[in-house]
Amino acid sequence: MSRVTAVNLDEVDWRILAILQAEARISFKELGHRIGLTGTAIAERVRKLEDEGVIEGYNVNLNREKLGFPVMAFLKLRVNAEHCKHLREQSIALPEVIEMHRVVGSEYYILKIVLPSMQHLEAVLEKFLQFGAVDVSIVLSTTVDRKRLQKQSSETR
Amino acid sequence: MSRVTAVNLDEVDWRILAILQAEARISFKELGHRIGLTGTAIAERVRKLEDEGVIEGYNVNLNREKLGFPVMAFLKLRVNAEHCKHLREQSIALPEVIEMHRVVGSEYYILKIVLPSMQHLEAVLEKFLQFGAVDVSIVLSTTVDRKRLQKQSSETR
DNA sequence: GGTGAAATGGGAGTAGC
DNA sequence: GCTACTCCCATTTCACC
Repeated sequence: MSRVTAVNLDEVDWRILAILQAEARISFKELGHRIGLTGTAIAERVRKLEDEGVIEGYNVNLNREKLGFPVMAFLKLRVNAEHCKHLREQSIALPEVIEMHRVVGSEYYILKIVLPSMQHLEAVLEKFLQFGAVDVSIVLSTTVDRKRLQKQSSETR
Repeated sequence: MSRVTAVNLDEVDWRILAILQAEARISFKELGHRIGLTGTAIAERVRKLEDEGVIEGYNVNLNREKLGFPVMAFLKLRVNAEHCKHLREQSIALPEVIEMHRVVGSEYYILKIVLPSMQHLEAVLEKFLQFGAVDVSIVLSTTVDRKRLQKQSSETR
């Protein structure tokens, strides 16, 4: 198990990340203006964050409904050990599966899937039921999503 | 319940979105170069996608471990109706809760949380146990994350 | 570690087609 | 959708603090 040490960030780095989490296409000049530094200084800090691997990339935030995937669901799968490899391959290959996490309990997986309609759910479920038991939770509404990571106090709260 | 109609996108739009999902800070000129259009044409299409609400924003993709949140978990909560409002407020206020979804089953919620350490889990659980039963799934590893949304065939596969 | 200035190359935005 | 144009931004390099 690889141990990843946290990088030391100062207040300015956290402020940069807070803004980038909401407006990743902002110019360094504007970013510097908001924080009170020059664009040059900001550019250097951002490059450092990229080099250290704190920043892994930049994404666009898309509206699922408008792209034709109004249905979202979580699947919890209990999979026999011999099927794990196939489940991985299936999850990577299926465009419907946007997240897959192995969770505690020897052979449990949680998948997040998106679908054009409820009619598609049955077809996707069929693909996973061959591996083991599936517990389905269909999302009705989302209250919190992509909340920004922020500096937390170091105490155990 | 508001009904959101899917927007009609052509092949070029989907190719733009595919690239932006991976490299959101790319210049319009470079984006146009890869697709075979001019930067001006791309900029116009992107602005249209923003105006239509297909593109909701741009994010930076951060490394949780390096920011000091190596632990991730899913909570499934069964909450009494009178506690729903407090659960919402709690989830919005707590920086540890990065997603909250209401799922089928009259009073079920799924939360995704991130934590600096396992020691923090207990404190967070305490806050939710007052509302009802909590089922915890600690993430061991993530196989698929932020998979790109892509055009799917319209047939029920 | 930051500023400020100058120079370069390239991106963004606009107007006309 | 393209081209041509202008303006602004990013990047590098310098001296400086």
